[in-house]
Amino acid sequence: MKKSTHPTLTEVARKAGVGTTTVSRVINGGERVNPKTLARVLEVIETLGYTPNQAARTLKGHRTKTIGLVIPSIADPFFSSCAEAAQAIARSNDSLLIVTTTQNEPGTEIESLNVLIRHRTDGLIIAPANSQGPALRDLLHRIVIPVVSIDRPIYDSQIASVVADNRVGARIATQHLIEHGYKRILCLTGESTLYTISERIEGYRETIKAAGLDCLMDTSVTDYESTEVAIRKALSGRKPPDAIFALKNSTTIYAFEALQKLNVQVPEVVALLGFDDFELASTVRPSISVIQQPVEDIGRIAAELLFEQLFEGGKAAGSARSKVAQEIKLETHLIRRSSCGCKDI
Amino acid sequence: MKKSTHPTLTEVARKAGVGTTTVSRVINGGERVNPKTLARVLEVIETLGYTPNQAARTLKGHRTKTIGLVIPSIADPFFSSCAEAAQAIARSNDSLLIVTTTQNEPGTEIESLNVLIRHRTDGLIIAPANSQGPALRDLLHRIVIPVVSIDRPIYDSQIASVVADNRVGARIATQHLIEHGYKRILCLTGESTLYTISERIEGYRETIKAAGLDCLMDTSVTDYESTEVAIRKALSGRKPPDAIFALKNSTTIYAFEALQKLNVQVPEVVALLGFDDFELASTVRPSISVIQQPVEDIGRIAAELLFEQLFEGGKAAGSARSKVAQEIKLETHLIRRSSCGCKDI
DNA sequence: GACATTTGCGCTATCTGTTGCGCAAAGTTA
DNA sequence: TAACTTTGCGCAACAGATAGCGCAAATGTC
Repeated sequence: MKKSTHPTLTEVARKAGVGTTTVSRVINGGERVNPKTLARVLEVIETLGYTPNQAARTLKGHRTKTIGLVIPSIADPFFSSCAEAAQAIARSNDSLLIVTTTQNEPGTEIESLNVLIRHRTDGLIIAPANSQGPALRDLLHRIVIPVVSIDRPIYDSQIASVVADNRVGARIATQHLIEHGYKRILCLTGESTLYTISERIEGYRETIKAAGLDCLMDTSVTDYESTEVAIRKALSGRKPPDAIFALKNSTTIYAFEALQKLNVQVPEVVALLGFDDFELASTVRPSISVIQQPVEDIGRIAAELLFEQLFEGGKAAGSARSKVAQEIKLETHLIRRSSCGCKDI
Repeated sequence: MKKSTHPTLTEVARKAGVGTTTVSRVINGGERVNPKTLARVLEVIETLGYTPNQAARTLKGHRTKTIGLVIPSIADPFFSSCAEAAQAIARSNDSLLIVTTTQNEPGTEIESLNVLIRHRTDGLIIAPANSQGPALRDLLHRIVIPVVSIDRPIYDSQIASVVADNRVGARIATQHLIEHGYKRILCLTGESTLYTISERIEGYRETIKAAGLDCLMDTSVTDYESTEVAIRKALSGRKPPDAIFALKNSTTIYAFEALQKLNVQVPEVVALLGFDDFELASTVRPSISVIQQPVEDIGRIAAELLFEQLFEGGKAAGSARSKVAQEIKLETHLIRRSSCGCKDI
């Protein structure tokens, strides 16, 4: 009875009547091998269905040909799009993508990283969990492989990051509403402690101040109910807002729902503009204007950056990580639909 | 100058003044090791930041502790949810999930599988690309590791599959519309050659026939334009439909958009019911009723099944794959919202 | 106190490819 | 024809962790 395992290089060598070295050469390009021998070996490989064992290759000092992606959730469209793009780049570099999720819990994040390190991934892309503890920095500090962060930078680290320019995005959004003539723009923030959100708040604030208007912010919104309450309260005040700027996807949706439920005409009575695009923003009536993040670009560029560092590392071992931490900020775009007062296109 | 690589088990052993065996024992649970020695070794491990090299472990005959997931796209919410669930199960089995995409191209699918095999993943979950060629079956036939397919079965193979019960789902949907009193139910199919779609068509057909009604199907819809044309044509006919059953997500959205554009009251003039739930189905007005697939369950159960087979394989080597191919069909659920004539909840 | 058992630990082969080095045969040049 | 280069290929030493086997010391049994 034969073991039903994978055939090994040695078996191929024996069947082909050559040494293991020759088989190895055949697999790795066939240099310095007699065409006749090459053909014979290839045939044996074919009939045996031989595939080199990546573990053995790795052990011999080569790369694992895998990169790790650590994100809060795969189901989140933002991150799944990043993952898709990163996977494509990994593939074109002959590598695989290993995805782990953190559910935004620092503990799970650390654990994930440790497992990835044990597996010796060649590099890592991380979307850090919301609350950054020192454990993450300490861990990353010890790591000898390239790391790139996405969505937000890792404070106090020398780690390259690829993020959307949240501040300028919010600036563009606020400016756009102002140009439409809205004077009382309510900003629904969500958790204002997050990097992305706080950047957006800054952008909003700067622009409002520069225009000499009042900052109207509500940081209390978390779910549908709180959003409805916030909007109801704002509208029944003495000086109700004439526009709403929602700083994140879910808030935009909640606000939209609430406005519908309260029978508020959008954009006639209150305009709405959201941060981050979503599938049906163009389908609902009125269609919702948003600031769009270059999601695929984030994943793609992060992966490209990673492989760049990987190649450098190959040349000059020991300085695998670039000395200067790059922070790449990608442009966001205003998508004009009707909820901001623009005509839908 | 020290090499900036990972410390090895041997280094730990030397620093701790013990043999490699002892360190190995410490790492793997610390059985048969003197508490004192154990503490000392653990300390060295800590200070050195040692992590076992998975490649070496794998080589020694252990599992790679990875499973592969092959799907058409990560960005697709259906598959990203599956992936999320599968990843969770992988984690609880101390394994990592490697994700590759096929873009629905058989060539890419085969290529992905080959790479995964080279990496010796312990098992595979596959959502087969649309057009199944013989190459896939041949390849899977040679594979010695457990495989589970999701979303659709792999014809003529002995491979377990976990799918939604598309046929019964469509039956439930059609029956529901009939119970609402609709008599002329138009079914927009999309590519009717796909397994999932053809199953849904069957469910629709059976139910319509059983009720003695007419089958109204349009297989031509692919994008927004074709959907609008199809709906326009149907509505201007002599016997216009009073309900539309859309067999897939995008078709539902296109149909919804088209009905809005054509100023057709939903559900008063034409009702709408879709297959597969999506984020904003509950937010748009009218909210859209759908048949919901147990997406997370599909990913979860597929992964669970895989690890079950993996454990069996561990005991009785050589019969890693269960002899009887299971086809697990998971129940779908009708989500009553308003577009079908129900009152939204 | 003699003998059996348990505990603690190291030696070494092994898993599968890769690679530097060496050797022989074929081809080239003087 | 001697000396040299090129081509083709195998031997054997790795890489890092694991496990069977053996041996010594500690503990237990009568």
